[in-house]
Amino acid sequence: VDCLSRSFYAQPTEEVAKKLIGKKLVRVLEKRSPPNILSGIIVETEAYGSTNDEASHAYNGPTERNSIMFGEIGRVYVYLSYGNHFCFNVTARSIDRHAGAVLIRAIQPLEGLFTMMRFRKTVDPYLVASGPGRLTQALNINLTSNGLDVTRSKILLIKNGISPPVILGSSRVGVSRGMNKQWRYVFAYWDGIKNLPYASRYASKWRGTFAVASIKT
DNA sequence: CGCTCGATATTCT
DNA sequence: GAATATCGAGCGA
Repeated sequence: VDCLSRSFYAQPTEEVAKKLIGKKLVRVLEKRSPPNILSGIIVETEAYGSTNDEASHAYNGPTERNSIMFGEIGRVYVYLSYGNHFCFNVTARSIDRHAGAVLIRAIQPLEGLFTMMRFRKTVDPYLVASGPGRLTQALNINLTSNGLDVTRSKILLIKNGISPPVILGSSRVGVSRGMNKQWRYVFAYWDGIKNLPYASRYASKWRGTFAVASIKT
């Protein structure tokens, strides 16, 4: 339908991560009829590269877990983090790279908030999908979603959304290597009183040193 | 609010 | 054996 096209994901991974801020992530649960639709605006992402990025799963080449990062772009890569939580990525890279993926870290819930609250066992909307493990729990995403095509899938897809007023960049959360890269991006607004940007409350609570990566003109 | 800590699978040393 | 793209409970201020 109106999914982002394959070519959208054929750019440098960090560029795709930045451009995914403000896009709409849609999850369709087919168990019931009519199917239950969950969706939200992507408010936080991180880029993970290949041999150029020591923090990436793909840095040391393919393994059973990360092989999807080396396959077609626009595909879902889910892995189990810390043995407890699933993390949802979309493969993306420029033509000169052999691997790469964007970690979707948080969404602002749009449709199906009550269903997400039930999956998450919380009634606080700011705790529904504000972190990679929380997001997959809210959207019922696990290893069975691996390999889905977000440009064509009927159950997990990415569409155009809204244009963020400000995008903030920072170093990535929970990594100790690759701290030189500012490959985390967060949906933000401009505070005209303080004359400063502020991050969306629907992003994860982790706050480091931010830089303004983009401002709407 | 902020900090520490346990759970727990895959990969790396 | 150690590290890891995390989260929530428990505790102290």
